[in-house]
Amino acid sequence: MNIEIEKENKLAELFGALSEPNRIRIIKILRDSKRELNCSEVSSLLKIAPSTVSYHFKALRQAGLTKTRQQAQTKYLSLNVETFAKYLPGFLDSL
Amino acid sequence: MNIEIEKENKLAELFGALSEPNRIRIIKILRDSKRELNCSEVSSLLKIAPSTVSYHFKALRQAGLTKTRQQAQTKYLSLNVETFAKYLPGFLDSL
DNA sequence: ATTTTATTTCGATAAATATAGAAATAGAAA
DNA sequence: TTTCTATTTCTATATTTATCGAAATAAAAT
Repeated sequence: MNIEIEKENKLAELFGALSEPNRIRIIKILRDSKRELNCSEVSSLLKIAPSTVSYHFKALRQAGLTKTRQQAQTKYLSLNVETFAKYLPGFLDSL
Repeated sequence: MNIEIEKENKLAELFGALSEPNRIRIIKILRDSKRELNCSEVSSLLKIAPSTVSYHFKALRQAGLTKTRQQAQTKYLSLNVETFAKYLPGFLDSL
């Protein structure tokens, strides 16, 4: 299929994943803290239900904006910097 | 109110406006063509109804991503480069 | 003055989204 | 092995979104 259309669709998908303030905040905290975050920690920080955080985590992960490392029951989220570099170069610095 | 939160909300709003492939295409065409576009032209190019294009135009304009110049019945759309520069520096070049 | 052209608004609808609580899953700790 | 902790999935719901066609608006051209 057309590579242009692919990219437009991918960008729209990425922007969709970033079109919610709490998700912007998650990205920002990850960028600033230089460490991983887990679901319950974000739930406390942003004061939203764990199931909602899980939903946001999934959206970010499916878009390819984050990666997950599992340790026991806990899943640690970190930025997928490759995706930002490829599709949104400079964005993390401007955030 | 908190200036951080303001910016996060604004970014989420911008991303919301960009979270649809046809709107990405409109931005891209504007960037590439270096000229203004009107509703019926985009309707032909993207093969979507004029009323739908009008809806997209409104969304982009309300987010501050585009500007409109009216000449007679026709409204010409152009990029609001200030908004891109302020919130998404470098994005237009990477598009 | 009537018709054509460009856009917007309205009404309707189908799909997607954000949210929470409850239930399910899975591992850790006691 | 029972309990505690972390996350996900499910169910439900309210809101938003993208879309179209029809109607309304407004200016241009005839």
